[in-house]
Amino acid sequence: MTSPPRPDLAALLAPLLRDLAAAEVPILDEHGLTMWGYSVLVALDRGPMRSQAALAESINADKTRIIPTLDELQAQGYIERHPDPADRRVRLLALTDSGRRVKDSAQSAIQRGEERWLSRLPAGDRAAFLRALRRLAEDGEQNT
Amino acid sequence: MTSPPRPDLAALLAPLLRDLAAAEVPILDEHGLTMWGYSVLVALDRGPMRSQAALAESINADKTRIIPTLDELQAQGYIERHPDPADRRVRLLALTDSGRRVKDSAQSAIQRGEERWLSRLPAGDRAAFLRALRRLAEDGEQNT
DNA sequence: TATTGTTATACTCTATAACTATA
DNA sequence: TATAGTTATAGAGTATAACAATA
Repeated sequence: MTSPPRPDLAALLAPLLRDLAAAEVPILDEHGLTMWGYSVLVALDRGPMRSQAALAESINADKTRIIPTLDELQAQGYIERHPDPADRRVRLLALTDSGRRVKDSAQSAIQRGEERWLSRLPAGDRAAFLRALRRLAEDGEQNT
Repeated sequence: MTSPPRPDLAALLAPLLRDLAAAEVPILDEHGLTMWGYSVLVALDRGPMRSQAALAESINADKTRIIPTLDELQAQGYIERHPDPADRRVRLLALTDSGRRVKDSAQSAIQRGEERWLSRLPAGDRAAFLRALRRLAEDGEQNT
């Protein structure tokens, strides 16, 4: 009896994440956003940030690779980027009203799709699934 | 009230998958396997396959990018790769006993780590989480 | 002519390292 | 000199396209 009782978790999760990400692409396209751009808007929606490096770290990105994203979001009028008067090396980052609107719109559409996706689960399992995801995600943050 | 009731599912899943994959790396290293190599062994453990293209598709890989992986696994003695006598364009792929042993060993170590990871969940949520993952993964296959 | 596997090429994404400006 | 941000370069990973063998 060499066959495993269950598949590896990573093997289960990878296609799910791939499908979820693929479902987001057309929605983000409609809103004129890239995946990194959307990630930035969601992060800034939790509150303004005091440096680009901190923002990059919060979304698991390299600080150099979000720069073109920030340039674009700023040109679109979705974020503000000002040198900190107290230390002009640092950029203060914040969402604009327009940025919050486009983020809310995209996120609503994305989560509507996710709700359909989750609706395949029985109600009890669905709640437990979300609870488990949040719990495991919390623990992950502590390791970092 | 613009703030969402929950984070996006993809944003929850991505770091979890990243952590799970990172935890596999040292285990696979100890076994002299790459992530693609391990994926191939797991796929072939479900049964032999009649072509490399079919194998690639079953693990969401490009048919060209598993070729170096197959070369290496064959050199390690973990798989057999024979032209099909009925159509010599096609390669018949199968696990060797040695390949099954190394796959079982790596998989046991990986799943032991996953069990620890899952142990942070209450027993009920844990069972529901696994049930939900399997269910969602099944549905995903149908779309393809 | 069509298909499997293979090789070669090009492209995308990401990280590393060098540079500018502030401190 | 040290740090935030930026730009330029290089590297890894992947896909696309051309090729060889077989049908």
